[in-house]
Amino acid sequence: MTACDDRPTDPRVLRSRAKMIDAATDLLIEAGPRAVTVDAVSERSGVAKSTLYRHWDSREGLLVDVMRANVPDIDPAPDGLGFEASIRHVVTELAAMFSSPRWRGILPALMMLQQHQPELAEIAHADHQGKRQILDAVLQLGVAEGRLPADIDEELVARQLIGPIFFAVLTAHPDDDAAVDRTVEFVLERFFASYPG
Amino acid sequence: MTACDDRPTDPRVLRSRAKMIDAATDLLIEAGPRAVTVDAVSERSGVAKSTLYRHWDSREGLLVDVMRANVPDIDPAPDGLGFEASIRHVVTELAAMFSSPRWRGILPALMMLQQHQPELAEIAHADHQGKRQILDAVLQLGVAEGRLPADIDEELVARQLIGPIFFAVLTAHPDDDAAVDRTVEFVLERFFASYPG
Amino acid sequence: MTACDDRPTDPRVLRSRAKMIDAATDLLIEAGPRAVTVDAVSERSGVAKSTLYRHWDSREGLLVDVMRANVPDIDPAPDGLGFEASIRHVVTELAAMFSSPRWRGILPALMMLQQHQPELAEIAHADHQGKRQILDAVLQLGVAEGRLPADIDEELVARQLIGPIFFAVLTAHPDDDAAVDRTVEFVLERFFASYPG
Amino acid sequence: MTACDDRPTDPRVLRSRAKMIDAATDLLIEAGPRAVTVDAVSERSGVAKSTLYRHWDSREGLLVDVMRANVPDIDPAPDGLGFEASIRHVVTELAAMFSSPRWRGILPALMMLQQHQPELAEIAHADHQGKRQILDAVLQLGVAEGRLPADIDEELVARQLIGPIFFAVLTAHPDDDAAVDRTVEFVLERFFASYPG
DNA sequence: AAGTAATCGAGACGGTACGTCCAGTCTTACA
DNA sequence: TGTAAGACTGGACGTACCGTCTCGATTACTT
Repeated sequence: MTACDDRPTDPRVLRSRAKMIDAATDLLIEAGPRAVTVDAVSERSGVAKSTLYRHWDSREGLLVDVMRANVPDIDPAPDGLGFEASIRHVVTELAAMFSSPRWRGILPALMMLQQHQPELAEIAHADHQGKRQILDAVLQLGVAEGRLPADIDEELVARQLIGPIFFAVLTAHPDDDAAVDRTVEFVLERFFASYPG
Repeated sequence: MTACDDRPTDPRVLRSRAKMIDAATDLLIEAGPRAVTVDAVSERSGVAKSTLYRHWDSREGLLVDVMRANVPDIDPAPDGLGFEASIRHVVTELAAMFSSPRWRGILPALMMLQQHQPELAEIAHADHQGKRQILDAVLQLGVAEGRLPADIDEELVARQLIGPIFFAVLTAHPDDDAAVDRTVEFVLERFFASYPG
Repeated sequence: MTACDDRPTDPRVLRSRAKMIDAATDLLIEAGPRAVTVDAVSERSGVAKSTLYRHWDSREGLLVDVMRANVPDIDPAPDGLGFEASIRHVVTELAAMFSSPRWRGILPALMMLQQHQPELAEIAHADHQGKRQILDAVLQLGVAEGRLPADIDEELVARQLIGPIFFAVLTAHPDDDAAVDRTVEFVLERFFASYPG
Repeated sequence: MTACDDRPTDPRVLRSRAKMIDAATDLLIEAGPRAVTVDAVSERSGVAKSTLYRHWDSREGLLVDVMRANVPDIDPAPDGLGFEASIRHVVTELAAMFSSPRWRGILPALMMLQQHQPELAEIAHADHQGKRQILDAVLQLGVAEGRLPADIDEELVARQLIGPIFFAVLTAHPDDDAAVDRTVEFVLERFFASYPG
C-alpha cells in the first residue's frame, strides 16, 4: 500500500509530451485528423518518433490525449446573479466555447471518432457531464426562484438550450459570424417565453 | 436535340460504380471513414483498384459520392393535415432520419470531414436546404393558420426544432433508445407552449 | 493442294500492321524496348489496342516482328571482283550494317532478349546464317584463288573477321566515330598478314 | 582526423543490401531483366519493398548495382611467364569470364541497357578498361621481348583478340559447348601467325 | 562529483495503403 | 467483318505512413 510512484515525473518526459501534444493539436486544427501523422508530429515537434511511442501506444492514443488536453472550460455563473442573468451567462459561455476556433476544429473530429473509439466517447461524455453540472445548478436556481417547475427534466432542458447552438455552429454558413449570437438570443427568448415567470 | 450527352451510360460503368459505392458505404458504417480504404473497397466490391481510380480521382472523391448517395430523404407533410399535425410529422421524420443506423454512421463523418473538404460542405449544405424547404412550408402553413406570427425567422425556428434532436443523437447514451423520442416530444411541447395559438 | 486462302489480305489489315510496326520501331530505337508499350504503340500509330491484339498475341510477338522487319540486308560481293576486293567489300558492308543507327538501336535488344525468347534467338540465328552465306562464298573464292587453305574453318574465320567489328560497335566510345573504320582496316590487314598469299 | 564518415556502416544496411542484390541477381540470370521486379526482389529476399527504396531510388538503380556487383575479375598473367604463355593466359581468362553462366546471363542485359542508361554505360566502360589494363601489360611484355612491333595499337589488338570470343559467346549455338574454346585456339594461332616472332 | 539509470534522437526495418501505369481481355458502336 | 474507342481485371511501380526495433548520446537522479 506504499505509494509506489511518488517521485515527480522526469522533466524531460513532461517537456517532450507537451511539445508533441502541441504539435498534434496544431496539425489537427489546421488540417483535420488525417493530418495528425506520427511522422508529422515527430518532425513538427522535434521529438523522435520512438519517443512518441514511449508515451503512447498508438497514433490513436495520442489523439485521445490531444482531445483531452483541449476540452475547454466554461465559467460557472457567479453567485448571487439571479436565475435569468445566470442562465444567460451559462448559455453565452457555452456558445462562446462552441464557437472558439480551437474547439470548432476539434469538436467535429471528436463527434466522429467517438463512434468507433470508446475512449473518445468517454471524453466526450465527461465533458458533457461537466457542462451539464454547471447548467443544472442554474436550473435548480430557477426552480428555487419559482421560475421553473420543480419536476423539470434537466436533460431535456439542456438539449433545448444547447442543441440549437450546437447545430448552428456545425451548419451555419461560415461567413455568417453572427449566426450563433442570433441563435443564443432566440433560444433564450423562446425559453423565457415558454416558461413565463 | 435536347441534352447533349443522351447516350445511356455504359452499363458496365453503372454496375462497377454501384458495387463500389455499396462496398464503401458498408465499410464506412461498420468501421468509420478510416476503414474506407481503396484496397478494401476494391477487394470487397470485386472491382479492380484501377477501375476505382477511373471513376474517382482519389479516395476522398469516392467518399464524397458515398456521402451523397446516402443522404436520406424525408416525407413532406401530406396536404390538408393542419399545422400542428404537420409540424409533428416533419419533426418526427427528421428525428427518424437522424436516428437511422445508416445516417448515424455517416452524419458524424460528414460533419467532421466538411471542415476540410468544401465538396462535402456543399453536400451537407444542400441536404440542409432540402430539409429546410419542407420545414419552411409547414411553418408558412402555421402563419397562414394564424398559429405563428407572420414575421417568424424560419432559420432560427428550424434550429430550435432540429437542434435538440440533432444534439441528442450525437450525445445521448447509446443504450438510451428512447432519448430521441423523448426529445421530440419535449421539443414539440415547448414549441407549442412558446407559441400559444 | 487447293489454295485455301488465296484471297488477297484485306488492305486494312496490311495498313494497320505497317503502321504499328513503324510506330513500334521508332519507339524501340528512340527509347529502348521498355518504351515499346502496347498503349504507346496504339496511340502513336493511331491503331486501336484491340486491333494490335488481333495481329499479335502479345507485346512480345509484336517485338519479334519489329526485329524481323528491321534486320538489314547486305550486298553480296559482285561477281568477278577477285578475293581481296570481295572480302573487303563484304566486311565493309557488315561494318556499315552494325554501325547503322537503326540496327545499333535494335541489335543490343535482340542480343539480350534472345536469351529468354527462342523466337528471337531464331531470328538472330537466321540473320547470322544469311550473312555467313555471303561471307562463305567469298571465302570459297579465296580457296579457289589459292589465297586460303582448302581446309579453312569458315565459322572460325567469320568470327575472326566479324567479331572485332561487332565488339567495337558495342564497346567503342560513342564519340569515336572512326573506331569501326579503323577496326575494319586493321582486321583486314591482319587477316591478309596471317594468310599471306 | 582522417576520413569524415569512418563509422562502420550499419550492419543491418549491409545485410539487407546483400540479400536484395543476391535475390535480384538470381532473378536476372534466371529470367532476364524484365523479371527483376521490385515486388519479386522484395518477396524473394524477404526484405520489405520500402527498404529497397531506402537503398535505391528506382528499380533501375538496383539493376545498376546488380550489374556492378557481378562484374567478374580476371587473374592478371603471373610474373615471369613469358609473352606467349602470358597472352594465352589472359585470353583464356577472358574467354572463361565471358562463358561463365553468371556473366553470360548479365552481359547481354548490360550491353542492351547501356544504350539508354549512362550509369550502366559507365560500368561497362570501367569494366572494359580494367580488362584492357591487364591485356595491355602483356602486350607491352611482347614489345619488350621483341615479339611485337613497338608501335602496336593496343586498342585494335585488344579488339582483335577479344572480339571473336565475345562474338562467339553471343552467337554460337547453345549446344556447342566447345565453340568458345575453339575460338580461343584459333584466335591465338592466327595472332601468332600474323606476328611471327 | 562521479556513476548509474532513465530518457532521448536518429533512423533502419517490415508492412499496409495510396495513386499511377501498363498488359491483356472484352464490349459497344461505327464503317 | 474489321476497326476505334475505351472499360475492365490484374499486377508492378514508387511514395507515405505506421509501429517496432536497435544504437549511441544526453540528461537527470543517486551515492
